[in-house]
Amino acid sequence: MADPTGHNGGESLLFLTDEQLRKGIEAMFFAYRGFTADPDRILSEKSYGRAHHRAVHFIHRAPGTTVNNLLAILGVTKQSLNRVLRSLIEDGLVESRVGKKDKRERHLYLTETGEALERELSAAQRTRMRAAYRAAGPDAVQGFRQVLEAMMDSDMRKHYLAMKDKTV
Amino acid sequence: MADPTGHNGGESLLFLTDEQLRKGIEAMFFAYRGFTADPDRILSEKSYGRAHHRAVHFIHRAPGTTVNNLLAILGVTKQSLNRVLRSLIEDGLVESRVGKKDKRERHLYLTETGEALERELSAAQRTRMRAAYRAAGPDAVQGFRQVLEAMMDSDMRKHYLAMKDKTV
DNA sequence: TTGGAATGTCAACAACACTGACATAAAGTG
DNA sequence: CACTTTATGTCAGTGTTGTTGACATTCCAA
Repeated sequence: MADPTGHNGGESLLFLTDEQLRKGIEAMFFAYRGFTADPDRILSEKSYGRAHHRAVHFIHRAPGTTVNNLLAILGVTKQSLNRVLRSLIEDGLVESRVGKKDKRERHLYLTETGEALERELSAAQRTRMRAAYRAAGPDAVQGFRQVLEAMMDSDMRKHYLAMKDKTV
Repeated sequence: MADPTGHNGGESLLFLTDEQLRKGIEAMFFAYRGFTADPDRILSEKSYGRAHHRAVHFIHRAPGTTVNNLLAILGVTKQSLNRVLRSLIEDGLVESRVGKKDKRERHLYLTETGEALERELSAAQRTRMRAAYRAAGPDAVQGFRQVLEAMMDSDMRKHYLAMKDKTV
């Protein structure tokens, strides 16, 4: 029994055994592997990695974002991000424009080539996500998103919500 | 519109826009960061990494598992796993016993020290998972698990289901 | 006895993260 | 204007985790 005291934290409907929680942990582990498998295959052919994918994804989502903003979203050091951005810029997938108001800032945009890669990666990942959603059913989708959102650190949740459902 | 053909794959209740799917992708990204944050902090103090955590976790879940079985679950090369196991064995967290039937096989067990680390890591992760479950509510939990399970590669799903809810 | 499976080890390498230090340019502040 | 801070970039070094390839040992099984 997970909670020998018999208390359940005030949520009277939830009895969470350690075993159930561990299964959730393992589900996250195995699912994340599947989640990254398709993009990883595409990226390895182009000698890119997950770090490139993340940069391309968020530049696509927030065109014109600054380096600092991207740094906050990705949660890595500037040296780490810079290595990735340099190769993407050299290869003509990302364009870096000096800011108009503040000339210290660099605003990042995907080129047409960059957008093409983003579509390819995103299409693979969306296909899997769509299949998972359909297999699980409509009610499951909302629960999935709710639990994931609650699992985030609050800083990350801000970034997540900030770009939430722009087109809806 | 996500699907200009108007088809929806036979699940008449699901209209999945690209935007909704992308939000799901981002939710996975941000949530996984939160999911690993607590163990990562504990591990870095002990100069271990996620690879050690994974090994410890699955040895705890399946005591006596062979190296080959662990290899299949973790999906890494034996050289990579061996490096991790060697340090865990040297540090007295894992015990490797020669198989009785097949003496080529090594059966892996956590020592009391190993179990203690597992409890510490697992407790941190379960606390976050429990909080997320409670914040999202009981209905959400089932949906969460269903979507994650559907997102796995079939090989991984086998491993996942094989150790499913042993105590339930 | 020979073949193959399971395991372990060595070497080399790459991706991706980190720290620390330093440089440059531009903006803000006194 | 002098000074500080901010944003960015770069160089060097290090660590973890993953990869390939090669090779040795042990041992089951045909």
